[in-house]
Amino acid sequence: MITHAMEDYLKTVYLLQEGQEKVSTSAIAQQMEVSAASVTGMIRKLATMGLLDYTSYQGVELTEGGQKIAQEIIRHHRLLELYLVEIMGFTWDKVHDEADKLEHVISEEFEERMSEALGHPTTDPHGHAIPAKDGALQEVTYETLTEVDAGNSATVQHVNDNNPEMLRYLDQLGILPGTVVHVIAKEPFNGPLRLRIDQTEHFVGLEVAGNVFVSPQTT
Amino acid sequence: MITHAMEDYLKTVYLLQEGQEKVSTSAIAQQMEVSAASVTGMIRKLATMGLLDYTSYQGVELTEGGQKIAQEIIRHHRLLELYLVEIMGFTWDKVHDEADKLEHVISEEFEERMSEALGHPTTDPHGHAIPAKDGALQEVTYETLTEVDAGNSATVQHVNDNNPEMLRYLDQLGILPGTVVHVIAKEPFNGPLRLRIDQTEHFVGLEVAGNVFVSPQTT
DNA sequence: TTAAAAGTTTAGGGATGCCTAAATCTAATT
DNA sequence: AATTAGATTTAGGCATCCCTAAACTTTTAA
Repeated sequence: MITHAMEDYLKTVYLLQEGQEKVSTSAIAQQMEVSAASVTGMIRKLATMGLLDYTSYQGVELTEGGQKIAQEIIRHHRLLELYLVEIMGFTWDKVHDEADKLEHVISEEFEERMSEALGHPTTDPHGHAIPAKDGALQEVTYETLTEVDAGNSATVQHVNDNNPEMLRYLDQLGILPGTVVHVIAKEPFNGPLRLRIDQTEHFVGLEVAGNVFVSPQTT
Repeated sequence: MITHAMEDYLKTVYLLQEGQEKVSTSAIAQQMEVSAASVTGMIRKLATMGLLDYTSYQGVELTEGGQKIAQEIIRHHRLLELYLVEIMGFTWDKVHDEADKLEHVISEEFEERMSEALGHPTTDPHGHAIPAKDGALQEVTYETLTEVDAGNSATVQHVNDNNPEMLRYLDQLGILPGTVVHVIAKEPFNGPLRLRIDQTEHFVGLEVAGNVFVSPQTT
């Protein structure tokens, strides 16, 4: 039997795995806010079940089976987020926590009916790709707003979804997936970014900017 | 902390409590398909938490606090059932299991938005009353179809929601909350009931009839 | 190359929620 | 009143999922 906790681990490994192949114990522990010892224990169990490959001290890598489960959960999560916003009228800062609970519990039929109601969407409210049923998730790795040089513009692709307060702040600034942001200047000594968004100027700190992923705007 | 299992126990006690005050360990065990020993263990914990009153060998009775939690869960369950049918297009035989999982997981906001989307309804698809937010659930105890005398008619008030196959059968017969059923005759030796529903005659066994709750039709 | 720092695993333990088997209590029958 | 059947509780155990502290391995840097 696959438990909710196992699903959470697989999801986390899957998302951390993007870009690199091996994921370290401590990276998982940090992401999940759990001790490294707990991670080791769970990893060993998942390895026994054939859901990931694991060599002591070397990190883990999902097997095909493990990936499939992770994709399923991520699909649930992102469909839920969008459903909550579009159909039920939630604000985007509240949907992450709700989806985190529901993702483990909904049936395939629930998933399917959400997808239908939403017209089989491909991105969630924060700009993350929704994996197709049994389809891999190929999320391009975008740069963050902190990496955009002064004087350049960029299009927001996605924002991190796990901090409600930050999401409310971003919403207020108008930083949403699709928004074009112009970086006027970067203050020195890790100072704030000076941005122009929709004719208005804003000063935004690095912590926030580091959670906004963009692609270069070439206009 | 209140766990999902605790919520399930409170819900079960609440529903068994209708009509009588004290609920026995074995009744709970049977209803939940769990050993009586497990029930004792959980009951003691719930009693310590002040959610029910319990005397050894004498059965249990919910406290106000316990009732409140039970009502909340039942409200979740029934709103979910109706939402799944009305908004998401589920058939009524599938919603019980889905709601059983979701009821423990949804937020107050989710509950509220469902209620709004449904126009603050008062009964679920099977005819059960939906408790108001912080309002007690006063379900009248109706008689079952087996108790209706031959020659009389009755209006279906609610049907048991936990057997998908039976629900599909009832749907096929047209036995839904609100339907008027005429009992033409009762075959002897616990034989089937001969019913007229919407101009058509049907023979229905006692097991099914015992799960259909009705009020007398006086026309 | 060796010592310190960082990362990882092992050992031991706690809470939850279930189980079976055995002991105990209550209630019904004779 | 005693026996017995049924209901209930206690005792002991198992799986899950988390923890801290200590031991161990790997990496980094002097």
